[in-house]
Amino acid sequence: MCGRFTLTKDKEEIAERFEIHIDPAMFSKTYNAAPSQTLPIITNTAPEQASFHKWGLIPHWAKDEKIGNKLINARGETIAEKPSFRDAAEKRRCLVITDGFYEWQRSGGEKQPYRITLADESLFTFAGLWESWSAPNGRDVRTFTIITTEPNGLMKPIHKRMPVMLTPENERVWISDEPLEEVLHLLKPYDEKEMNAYPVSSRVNSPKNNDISILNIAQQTIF
DNA sequence: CCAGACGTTGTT
DNA sequence: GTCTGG
DNA sequence: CCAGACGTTGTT
DNA sequence: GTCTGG
Repeated sequence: MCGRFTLTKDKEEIAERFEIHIDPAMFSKTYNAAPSQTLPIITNTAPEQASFHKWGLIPHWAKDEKIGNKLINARGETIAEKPSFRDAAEKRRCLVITDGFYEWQRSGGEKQPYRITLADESLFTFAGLWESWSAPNGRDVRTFTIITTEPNGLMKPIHKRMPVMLTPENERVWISDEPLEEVLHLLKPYDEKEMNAYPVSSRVNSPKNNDISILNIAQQTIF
């Protein structure tokens, strides 16, 4: 799955790479983006700018916003059927801007966090879905979720799932007006030859730790 | 008909 | 909102 | 995802 | 154990 990621590039570089406008008052780089935070995405309805949504999807029909705590990921295999995701999958797709994500490898009681990036550590996007939920107080809460798929060869030793990563050629297709059926084929594991993974400090475990030192290579136990 | 769920991951 | 279970 | 809380009353 | 907050 994907429950934490990074966005460490300057907003100028992000704006240029995705050809979007970024509100400088809203943007800040992060080494530890976590669920519930408001983060930059590119939606199908406003693809020329960064939109800032809360991580954790609240379906439009929800009575209780707490459901968003659970919907931080959506299985790509079932988004067309699940009541929580199918409307968004058809009409409200998005790109989540990132330059790496964390996964925790479990062996016994131990867990070791890894950071996974493109081989050149460049910017890329996760395939996502977004929603706008009307809170009881009348305000709209805009949210998103990250789609997952089975792991590729790089990820398999680390985790059973991985986020769907899009190539630059595919990212605008994902948020096009095509019917869901026409873009579902994009929800597959990324080419592992284009990726890299390395262990990082367990300081990343606490979402309040958000500085470059969490990227330090962890001591690895070699058996 | 109404009430209640609607999700993922990991672990047992 | 829509579906399932009772 | 992980970390941290998980409670009430009364007083300051 | 389960929920909330980041």
